[in-house]
Amino acid sequence: MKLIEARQQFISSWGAFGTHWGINRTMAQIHALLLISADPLTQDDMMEQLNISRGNTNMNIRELINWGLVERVLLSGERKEYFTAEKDIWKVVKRIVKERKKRELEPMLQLLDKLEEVEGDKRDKNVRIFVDMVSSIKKLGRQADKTLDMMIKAEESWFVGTMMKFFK
Amino acid sequence: MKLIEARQQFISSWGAFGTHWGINRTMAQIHALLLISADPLTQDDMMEQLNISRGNTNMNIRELINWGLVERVLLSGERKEYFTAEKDIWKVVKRIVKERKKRELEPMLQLLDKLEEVEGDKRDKNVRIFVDMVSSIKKLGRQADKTLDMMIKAEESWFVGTMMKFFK
DNA sequence: ATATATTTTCAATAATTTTCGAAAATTCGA
DNA sequence: TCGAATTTTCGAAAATTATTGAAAATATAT
Repeated sequence: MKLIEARQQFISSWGAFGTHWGINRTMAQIHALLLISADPLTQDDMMEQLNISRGNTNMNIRELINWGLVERVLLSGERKEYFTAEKDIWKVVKRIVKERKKRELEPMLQLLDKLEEVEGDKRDKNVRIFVDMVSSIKKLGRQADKTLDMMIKAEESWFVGTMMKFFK
Repeated sequence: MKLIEARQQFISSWGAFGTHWGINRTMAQIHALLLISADPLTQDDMMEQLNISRGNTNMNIRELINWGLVERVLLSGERKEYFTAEKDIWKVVKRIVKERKKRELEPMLQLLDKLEEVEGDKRDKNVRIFVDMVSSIKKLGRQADKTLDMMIKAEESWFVGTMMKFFK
């Protein structure tokens, strides 16, 4: 397979992959393109290589910056803005985990705290099953929260090395 | 907070939560409803409680069955079909992880295997960065795959207990 | 076998999300 | 300060995804 073709495939599957994870296709594709570009790119580079409009490009670059996955680069003597992606994939994963934890897991845990305090007679089967379900989800959620915190702090070598030994 | 209201909130946030994870709202809501229902429900029960159409209900129940999260229950003397959800939340998580691993992670790893074999001169910066990126994603992906396999096999007590000690 | 209850399908419609592209705003050099 | 280059915004259009509801299929009782 030629490089050109391989790059295309990488970009398009990264895009498809993203859509399974609540990330829109363009955002994932821009990210993919930057991941495999040796040098920083401009908006126009991306528009051209991905065949997308200026507005779309701009919006999704900014979103990637919000996620901490892409950053602006100033090239001396250039007027245009350049962008580059974090290439260390372990750092990328940690950033994504951190953001999603903050955006999704933490609010969910807060809600569960509230819901656990539902008023009602514990002899009512419906009350009991509700409280049990809420508290067991909460318990697992808190566990996941802690585990992810550790992962975020860990080094890749630690994860790959120690974790592997640990898991037989 | 009253039970009625708490249940409503649980269902609606579970639905919203699902949409961040590539699961459609109705499917997540049906699942939520079944999780907090003491007894099995019929399609009509769900239609009524969630205000959704028959077709939509039917379709999403079947999808939940495909995922292994819901099953049909035969109640003797009843003509209608009843449905119930797995209530052990650890089992639920494991099922979801297993399915998503199969549907998403494994195909991605297969693709990366192919892309790694791209032809081209290693002295070309673009070839080098592409191959490096693909192989480092692959490495991490394989690690995740193994880690998730272990998790799928593990007991909850093991996860919560040992894992916690391990993570300091 | 027929009537009735129940489930499933699927084409049409609705809702939502994504994308475009032109206009407005901003930046920067001269 | 002016004007060209560049970035950002945002309403409209397109694409995608979810939902409905009625008809068809299936199952069950009599």
